[in-house]
Amino acid sequence: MAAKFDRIAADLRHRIEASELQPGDRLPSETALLEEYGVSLGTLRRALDLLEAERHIQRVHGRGTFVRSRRTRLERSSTRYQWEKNRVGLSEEERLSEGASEKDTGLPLERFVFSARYEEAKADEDLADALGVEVGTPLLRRTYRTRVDDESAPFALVVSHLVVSHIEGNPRLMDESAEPWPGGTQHQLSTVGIEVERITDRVLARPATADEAREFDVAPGEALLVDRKTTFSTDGRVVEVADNKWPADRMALSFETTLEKASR
Amino acid sequence: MAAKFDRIAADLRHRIEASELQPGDRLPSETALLEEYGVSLGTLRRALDLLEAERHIQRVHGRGTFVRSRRTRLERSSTRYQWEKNRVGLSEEERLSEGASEKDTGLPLERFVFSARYEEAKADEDLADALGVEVGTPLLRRTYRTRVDDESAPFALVVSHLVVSHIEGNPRLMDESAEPWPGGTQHQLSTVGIEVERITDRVLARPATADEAREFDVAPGEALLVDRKTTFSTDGRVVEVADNKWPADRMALSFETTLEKASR
DNA sequence: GAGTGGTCTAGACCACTGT
DNA sequence: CAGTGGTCTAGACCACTCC
Repeated sequence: MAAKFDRIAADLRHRIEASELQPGDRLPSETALLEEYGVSLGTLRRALDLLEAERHIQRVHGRGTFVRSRRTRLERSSTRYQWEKNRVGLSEEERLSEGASEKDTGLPLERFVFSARYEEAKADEDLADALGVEVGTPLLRRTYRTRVDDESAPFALVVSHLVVSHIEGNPRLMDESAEPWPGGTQHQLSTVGIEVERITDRVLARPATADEAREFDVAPGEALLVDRKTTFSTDGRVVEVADNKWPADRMALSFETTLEKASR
Repeated sequence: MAAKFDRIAADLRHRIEASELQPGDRLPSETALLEEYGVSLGTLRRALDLLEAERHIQRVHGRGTFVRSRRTRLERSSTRYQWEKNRVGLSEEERLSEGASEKDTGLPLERFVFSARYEEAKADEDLADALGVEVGTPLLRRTYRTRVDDESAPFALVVSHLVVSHIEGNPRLMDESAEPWPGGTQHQLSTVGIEVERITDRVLARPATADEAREFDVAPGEALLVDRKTTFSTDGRVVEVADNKWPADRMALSFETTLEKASR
């Protein structure tokens, strides 16, 4: 025997999934639902709590409870890495003609707004380990925020770290006003003689901290998808560590692995 | 002014994080906590709901509320694919000597309990599209559950689909009692002349549905990490589509991309 | 001010676990 | 059986939004 709140949640969930209630629609008020289901407030609210955790509904204090629209999920594939590398030798004109994000699908490029902030930093223990340098090594920290034009909260937050000693051959690389750099980080690295050979991505999902929940405008505890991308040069150094974060419902990551003939 | 349930949750959270309450310890009973905090049952339970969603505590009906031990996250890398391929030519003895899961880190292999179920199925629209076959094509559906020995809920759930016409050359492949098959799916496919050339993984995180929350014993709405793994043979056919699911806090996936020289 | 969702209370009764 | 957590009620009062 299922609990009452479970049956109420299942009923409303069904009405949403059957499109009887459309995204953006307001649900009947709690008062009306109390009447309809003949339960007490605590029970009804518990059913709504469930649906809210499942992202089916969004409650707005004073205005009402609304069916959440499914946000489009951006698709990004690891094949963009080779694509980006192939463009390293192109002229600035050619690199400008097509941005890397067009390799992604889900939303048109024009709908994104980028911003970048550069600052100097010193390697903490985590970054020193990831970059293979000593704690305290001077780094360039680049923070990128991407948002969709009609939203205020960021869509993606990327914090990238480069080792200053790797890139000081080209002072333009330390200048945030040069962003967005046509051709991206692989081209930037090529200007100081670094060729990228290998990239690893470590992907996981975890609940947003209180700060992150505020920044991304998601519920506290809601999941973020995070990806630490580590870039290796042909001479085996780690040349970039980039931490990527998205609200989990906004991103899908694809990776392609090509296998060689079996060997022992 | 924070809500009462928030302050109670914060207080208990602090007592747990300060190790005043250790993993495995029983919290004071609800009756005792009602006394201690001087609130009503609904308020207290709401605080406990929060802590349960954050996985700090686990409530067991009739026994008590316990501090949860932090679960280890399993690490899995895409390098296991090539490793598995390299073992296809080995003898059964050699393949038996080391299981694929030993390529993972985080928990010792002996602590895992596997179970497999085979059944016949027909391709629905989604699977037909993923496998590149007609809707209704006969498939073999293999469902794998993995759990940790001292837990009752599964750690991982994998639903794999193979095309029956690809594998009917070896009737043993349709027999679930042959599981666990030493050498894994790549070896199984090799027995019908299929060599794997390329694997794609599409990774995303989403809230668990009500059914999944029950199955994995996680709070409703808690995040799952899901990975659709698509396997291509050397002759370009899709030979397996495997849907992998884990509670998000239990898995981290790594992928390695090696780049070739730039080309246009 | 009317209507919405958010918090809280005091209590009843049920379901499960261990002795 | 006593003790635990799980569900539900009927109501009060508060906070926010929009007219």
